[in-house]
Amino acid sequence: MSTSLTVRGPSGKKLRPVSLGPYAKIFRALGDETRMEMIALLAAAEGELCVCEIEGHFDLAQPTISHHLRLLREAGIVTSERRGAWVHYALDKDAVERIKEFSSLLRSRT
Amino acid sequence: MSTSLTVRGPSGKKLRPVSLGPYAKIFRALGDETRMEMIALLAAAEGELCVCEIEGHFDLAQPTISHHLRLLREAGIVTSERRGAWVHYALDKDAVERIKEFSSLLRSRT
DNA sequence: GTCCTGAATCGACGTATTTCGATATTGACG
DNA sequence: CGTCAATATCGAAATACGTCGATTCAGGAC
Repeated sequence: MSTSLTVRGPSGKKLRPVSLGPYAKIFRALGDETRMEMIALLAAAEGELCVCEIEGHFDLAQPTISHHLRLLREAGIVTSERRGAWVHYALDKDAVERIKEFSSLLRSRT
Repeated sequence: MSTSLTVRGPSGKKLRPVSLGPYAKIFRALGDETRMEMIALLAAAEGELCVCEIEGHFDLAQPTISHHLRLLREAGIVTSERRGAWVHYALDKDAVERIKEFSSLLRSRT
């Protein structure tokens, strides 16, 4: 499976094939209600939140919260930074760009 | 869990909260390598493909292909149309818009 | 050093997902 | 009608995922 998509320039010439595979990892991380709400929280915060603040919004055990945050981090959707005893999470701006990039790749050919 | 995100207008006034929950369903469907390649195929085709054409690109059994196409259809990412014995699948343009809309919702606050 | 708090990891359990072979459905063609 | 070809559905097996309690790790206060 190549999971690729040939991109053409304005002239119609073939450029290079773009792999869509890496996007699947991003979208799988987004495809969970809990993680989607974490995204919403971080977006609404317009900045960063520590784990304890995020945890307060869910009826889930602390290890579960930590697990979801790890998946989001490994998918490159959020960043984490330890400051003292607290770890702060924030949306990764590049991830938002990658999602937009994905939709543009699809849209350019429909 | 509300999975929502308050949207503000240019004035900074609160508008209405936007639910991000429905997006999770779309992204879960996209979060699979096989389905992502199906998307790439349909996008590269710049139109529609019948199941048999899609099937030819994978080393998967026909019921498996049918299963993945159903998930994509139920998520609103592709449309299907029966013409005679064949069923043709195509990208749903609205889905591409929804993905772009999602990234815009996040981007507006980072 | 000890204690406490915030967060991550581990191990296990139940559920969901992916995959398949077998079967059923749908439509075209004699 | 019967038959064949293209898809869909069903049922089961293997794997992946979400969740938890218990434990461990990291840092600050004492």
